[in-house]
Amino acid sequence: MKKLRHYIDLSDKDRELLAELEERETAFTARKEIYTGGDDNDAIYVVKEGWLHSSTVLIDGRRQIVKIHHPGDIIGFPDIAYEHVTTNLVAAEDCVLCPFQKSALVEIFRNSTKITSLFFALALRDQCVLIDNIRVFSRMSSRERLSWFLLDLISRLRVTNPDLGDMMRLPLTQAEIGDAISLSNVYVSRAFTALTRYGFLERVDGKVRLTNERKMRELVDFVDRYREMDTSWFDASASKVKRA
Amino acid sequence: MKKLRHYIDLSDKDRELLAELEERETAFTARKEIYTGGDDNDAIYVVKEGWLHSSTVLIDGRRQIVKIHHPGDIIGFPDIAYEHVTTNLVAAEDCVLCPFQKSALVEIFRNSTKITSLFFALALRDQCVLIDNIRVFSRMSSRERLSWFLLDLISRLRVTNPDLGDMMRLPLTQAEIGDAISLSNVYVSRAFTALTRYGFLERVDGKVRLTNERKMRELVDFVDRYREMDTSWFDASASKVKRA
DNA sequence: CGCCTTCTTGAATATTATCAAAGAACGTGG
DNA sequence: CCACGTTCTTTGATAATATTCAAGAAGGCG
Repeated sequence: MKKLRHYIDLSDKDRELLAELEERETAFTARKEIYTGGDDNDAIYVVKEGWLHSSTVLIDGRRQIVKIHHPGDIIGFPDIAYEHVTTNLVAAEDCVLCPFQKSALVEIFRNSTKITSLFFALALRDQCVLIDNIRVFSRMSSRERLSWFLLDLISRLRVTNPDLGDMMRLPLTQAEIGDAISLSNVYVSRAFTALTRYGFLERVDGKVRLTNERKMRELVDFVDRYREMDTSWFDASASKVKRA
Repeated sequence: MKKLRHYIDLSDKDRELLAELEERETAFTARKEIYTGGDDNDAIYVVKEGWLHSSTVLIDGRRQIVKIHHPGDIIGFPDIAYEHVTTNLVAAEDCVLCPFQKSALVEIFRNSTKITSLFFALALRDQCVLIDNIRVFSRMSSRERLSWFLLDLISRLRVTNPDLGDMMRLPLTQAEIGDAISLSNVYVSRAFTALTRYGFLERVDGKVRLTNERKMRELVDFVDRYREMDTSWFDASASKVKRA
């Protein structure tokens, strides 16, 4: 998995372990509901192709999208702590997933303290990201929310694709974006036209180009949580555990 | 630590390890800023006495409180993944903390897979809690936000104090509560009077009594993430790691 | 070509923020 | 123990922001 190698070196054995997770493949068509909140959660997924999103539903029927998943992401981590899944998983477009059992994860925990530590670190990083999201999606204006959302997406894509540039595919409807950044679809549209008018972005057939990323980052005081992490502490931990 | 024993049994050795974390003690007076975003993060804290909160600051100077810390909580977990702390820690009242080094955590990771797994599970649980918070604080009405906030607090307090009943101390100003649930202090006040009028709560000198918790839970579709967790998977993991 | 979904734009409405001021509670020092 | 200053809470009025409803435009797909 390219995504993990971005953060640490992996031994051959580690790679073997991870490769096992990607043995099986299942394809899903766009809009397909893969699981629903309350289902038993025995499966975790690695994304091979396509975008998906996890969401929860409010009492009044509105939907809150919690995370957009890209190729290379692992889906279902937070749910490990509970018996039932807490979210709905939907394919935003046609996609391919590699499902594996919770128990396969245990296998990894048993055999590689390095990967365990990395998974731990990723869980902590995701906490920071969620904290950012609370700040952004409950306090900032519509234009700021959309800016953060786009910056967040492109930063994540750059982890696996450093040469991405200023343009990315955006296979999401405005209603979906709204569900992700806590806005109505109508206001997402207005935010898009506003940011376009400011000269911050351009839209060309399903793609978005950030034409003034620097200004956009300033606008929302953007922090990239994906590019770098402090891995020193668990390197130490890992090596020490190996000795023990 | 009572809080951890709620979830799993701890061996004598595990207890020793955890006791080491609580060796040193430092007292802080109310309103004291213990650390500020951007500081080097070498210290993690266990709360011995008093309430505190971690917050981030928006560009316009407003504050977003990310988490309220109670006795028994560990402060600073999400920041482990980064070199600098990402939040501000402030004492909401006079309190006593037990600081320890990141490296002491490594010591634990080395010596107890059980505690490691539990910490991992707690990190995943906190992710679920943060996801709940996004849903609540960015989508729900002021009264619903306040309801959720109070239910969340009392549920957490019950983990260490099962006989708590329907009443709890609330050593926070309305401005602080507002910063936590993304409302202005004025609107927190209005939400309080509204919930009082509905017969959901009473306030008596710094304490809150939830007079109709059942209805309050229904109102917001409350999910208690603290009472139970699925620990079976890492029990298995722990025992397997020990054999390895 | 026509249907369906998505996007855009306008108008009316709702919710919350902000500003302002008064009342209550609290702590401190005399 | 009281007076005073400070902080916190409450209430009212106004302003800002986003929602909802509705209708028309633009694409995509059969």
